[in-house]
Amino acid sequence: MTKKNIHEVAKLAGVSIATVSRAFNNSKFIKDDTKTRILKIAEEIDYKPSPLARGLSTNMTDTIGVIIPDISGEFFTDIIHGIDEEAHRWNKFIIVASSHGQRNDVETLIDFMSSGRVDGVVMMAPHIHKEVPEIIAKSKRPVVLINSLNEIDEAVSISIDNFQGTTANIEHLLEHGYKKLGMIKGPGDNCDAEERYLGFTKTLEKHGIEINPNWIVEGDFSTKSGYYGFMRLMTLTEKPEAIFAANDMMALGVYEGAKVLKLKIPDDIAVTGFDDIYLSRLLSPRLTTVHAPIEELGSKAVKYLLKLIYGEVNPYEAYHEKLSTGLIIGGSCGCNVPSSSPVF
Amino acid sequence: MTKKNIHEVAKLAGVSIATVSRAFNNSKFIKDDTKTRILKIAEEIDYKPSPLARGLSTNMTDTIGVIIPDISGEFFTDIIHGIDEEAHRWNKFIIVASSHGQRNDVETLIDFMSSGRVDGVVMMAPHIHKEVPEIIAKSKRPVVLINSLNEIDEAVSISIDNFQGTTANIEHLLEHGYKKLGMIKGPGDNCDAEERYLGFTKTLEKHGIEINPNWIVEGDFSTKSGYYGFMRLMTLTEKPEAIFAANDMMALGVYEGAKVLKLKIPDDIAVTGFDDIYLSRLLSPRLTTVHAPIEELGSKAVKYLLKLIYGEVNPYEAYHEKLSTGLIIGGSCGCNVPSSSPVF
DNA sequence: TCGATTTTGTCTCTCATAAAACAAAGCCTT
DNA sequence: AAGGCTTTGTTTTATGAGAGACAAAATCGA
Repeated sequence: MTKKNIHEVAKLAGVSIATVSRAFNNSKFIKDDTKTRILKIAEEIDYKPSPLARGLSTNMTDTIGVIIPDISGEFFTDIIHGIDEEAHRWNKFIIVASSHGQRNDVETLIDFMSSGRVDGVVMMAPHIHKEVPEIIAKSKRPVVLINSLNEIDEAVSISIDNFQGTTANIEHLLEHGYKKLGMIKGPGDNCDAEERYLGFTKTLEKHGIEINPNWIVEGDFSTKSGYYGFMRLMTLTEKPEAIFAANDMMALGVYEGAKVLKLKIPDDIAVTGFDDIYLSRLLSPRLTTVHAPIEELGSKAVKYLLKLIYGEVNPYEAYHEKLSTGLIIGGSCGCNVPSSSPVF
Repeated sequence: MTKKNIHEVAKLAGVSIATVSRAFNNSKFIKDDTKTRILKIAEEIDYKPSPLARGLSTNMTDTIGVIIPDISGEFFTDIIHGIDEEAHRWNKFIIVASSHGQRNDVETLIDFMSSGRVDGVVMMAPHIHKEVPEIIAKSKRPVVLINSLNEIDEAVSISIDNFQGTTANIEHLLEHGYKKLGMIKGPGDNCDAEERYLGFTKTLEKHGIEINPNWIVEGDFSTKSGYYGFMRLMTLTEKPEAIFAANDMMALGVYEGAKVLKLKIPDDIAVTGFDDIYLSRLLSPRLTTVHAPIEELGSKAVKYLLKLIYGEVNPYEAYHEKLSTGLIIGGSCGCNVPSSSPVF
């Protein structure tokens, strides 16, 4: 079989390679007839322009880079899912790089940028790097950040409205009449963790509730750290009545801890979380948490990235979008909700 | 800033582009001195050979394609995770395409194959397609299948040993003395489902236990279908004593159903699953299930794919590997296991 | 049928690199 | 200093396509 390149198609169609190229590139200088004829012949011999060659020539690859701290866990999975769906809608491929601990997000970003492998990057770098804005500024490719950095920057970012979600969460606890609120924070260098913590303190301040520093412990968003954080809180002589875990995984750790200590949720201790992962629905009582539109986060990021790529928006203009959240009422806060309906 | 290409480096190093190329391509015809000098200069101006151009020239892209039916759900996530880890170990990128229902796996495969975007493909296509072997045979790129097809084929595949796992699972139920076993199958056109069903029937036959067709219902691996499958079984006048759900998600559906019907697991009805997803650990009692080494599946697939890519193994030789599984004993089968230890 | 307008072909350049053939140094050994 | 080996340069070809300039047809309207 002869190799399938543009010349082959040209020969078969009895036209020049220029015409074939025109057929494949939405040129106005070609008759509809010939265009469809050429495309049909290309289809027959199963010819498609080589993405590599095309990329070299046009500087476009139809590929979006995705940089994410980890690839496992429901949160990250959902993001990738959202990105993938949206990318597919626009016939883009996605190339995924998880930094996974050892690797450095920033390095991966630079790699992607300089490689010419991608037209743009969606990056989730919740760790606070100061180098990121520089790299983005220097790069010729657009970058959309997800749940990263705080407002003060020149980049493009789309995030969950952590502050609003936390406020709703805490105010709900206050409505229950709890006055002694504890929190299991996320890791200190994490943006989401930071904002959720801020939401917690500001809301309490707003309602004139005193914040007891002993009731605030730091976890790392893992179930394990939630468990140990809870255990630490429970050794205090004066214990909080309700605990806000900065994410659902840590709230799960609280459940595990309560099971071990034979404490009943919410009677002995109330708990709320953040994220609304699938798991939270299975806990008994169902976890009261904040629904974060995670897939939407991914899809919005891709949408805006494509606008940047196609020059529909000014790349030098900062853009920030915060996706609003909603409170999901379970039984863990003290509300009385029927728990026997099946979960799908 | 001048553009960073091979010429630029050559000029700065005072050598020809041929020498620069030699420096970057492990040529023997270059002095170590000059090589390191060139690489250092390249590093300084932050030059890296363009993957696109290199790909055009060498027909290698350092990228592995991953085709997977869906990108969400713990099972798929773990596979991607395993693939990603291994790929990163070898400095390969991965480009992910989920067929996600609408899309046709096979089409995506063809696309990848002909695009020159990838050096090879890891594909999970649990739906039984007869076209797949043809496409693989025609293609110039190697393909490793994951959990796909049955043994009778010429492809390369790596799979979970569904049969062995199921056998262990069912025999454990038999040891408990259950004689009336029911099963919630997976979808009919799915390889894993098929093999697990076969494991169920063969094991019962081997032990001379009669199979009651009424106790076998079909689900689609979703929690919901497990729920409804369970409900159907529970409407029978003669009910099974134990139910083997073909995956953990459907077993979860059984738990939900039992909750609604106020049946106690395992006293009123025993349940086992397959996969050992994280969730199964949180159920109470913990689900008895079969641990499938899912991440290993991904990493083994990549390892073998790389061997194929680098010609270390004969691409025309069929290769099949089955990864063995292990039974995880929870309380759902009737075993008495302490449940109060926390889960991480 | 003329002129205008489409539509196509030709040709060259460009993208960034690899690889091979061959020539020309440079260096070492004897 | 000659022969041989190592290293480097030069040049060409190839990869597969896009894009622009320009010329040559083909088609259309009047």
